[in-house]
Amino acid sequence: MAPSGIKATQFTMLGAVALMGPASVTRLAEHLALDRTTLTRNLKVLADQGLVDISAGADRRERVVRLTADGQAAIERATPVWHKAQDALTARFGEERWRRMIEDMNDLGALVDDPE
Amino acid sequence: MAPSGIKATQFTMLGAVALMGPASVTRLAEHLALDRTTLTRNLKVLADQGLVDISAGADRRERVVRLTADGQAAIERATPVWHKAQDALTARFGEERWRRMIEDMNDLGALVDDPE
DNA sequence: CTGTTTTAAGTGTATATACACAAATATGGA
DNA sequence: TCCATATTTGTGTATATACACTTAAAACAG
Repeated sequence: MAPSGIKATQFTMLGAVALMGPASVTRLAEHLALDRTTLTRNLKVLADQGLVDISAGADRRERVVRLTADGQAAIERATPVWHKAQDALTARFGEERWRRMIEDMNDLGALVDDPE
Repeated sequence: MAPSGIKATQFTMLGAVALMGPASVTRLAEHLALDRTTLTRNLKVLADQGLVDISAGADRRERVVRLTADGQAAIERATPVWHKAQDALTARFGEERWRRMIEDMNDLGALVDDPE
C-alpha cells in the first residue's frame, strides 16, 4: 500500500465512509466492528490529512463524517494498488481458500462479539 | 483473560519465553513473528511487572530474556483461563474449522513474509 | 416545564505494532 | 593490531486499539 500514500487500515476506513455516505462516528464504528473511541482517533489522522471532514450534525451530539475531494482522490489512487496486492496474494494462496478464510474470520468475529 | 491478570498477547509472549528458555530479543521476535522493536516495548511491560528478567548476555550486545518465578506463576494462573476461553470458542465455532483457520493464517503469514 | 435518564461523543491512559535511525559491540581482513 | 563491516539492540515517532471516565445534548416522565 505504500505507493498509494495511505495505509491499509486507512483505506478500509475511507472505504466505509464512501460506502455509507455522511454518517455518525457510532454508525461507522459499528460497520467497521471497531471500538468507537478507536475510530475517533483514527478519524483524526484522516481529518488532519484533509481526507475526511467531521462536522456537527442536526442532532448536535452527533459528529457527521464526510469524504472530502482529497479523500475521494486517495481512494481512487489506492484502489488499483489494493487490487494488485490482493491479486498477488490470492494467486499464490488460492482464491477459494482466501474467501473461505475471510468467511471464517467474519463468523468468528460475530461469535466473539455476541455469545448468541 | 481478564481474571488471570495478564492479556492474551502477554500470555503468548510469556509462553514463548518459557518455551525457548533464556533467549535473545531477536530470537524471540523471530519465533513470535513480531518486529524486534515491537517486542522490545512489549517486554518492557512484562519486565516492569516482574514477569521476565532482561539482562546482558555473554555477547554484550545481546539482551537475554528469562522467565521469573512470578512469570511462571502468571503462566500457570492464566493457562486454565486460556483453555477455557479456547474451548468455549471452538465448541461453537467447530474444532475442525478452527484448526483449519489457524493453518490458513499461518500459511498466509509465511507467504506475506517471504514471496518464496 | 423541570428534573432524570439515555445517548453520542471525546479524553486519559495503557498496550500493541512497526519504520527509520542511532549506538554499542563483535568479527574479520589487511 | 586496527579499522571497516556486520550484528544486536534501543529510541523517536506515528498509527492502531480499547477500557474507564467525563461531557454535552436529546428524550422522556411527572
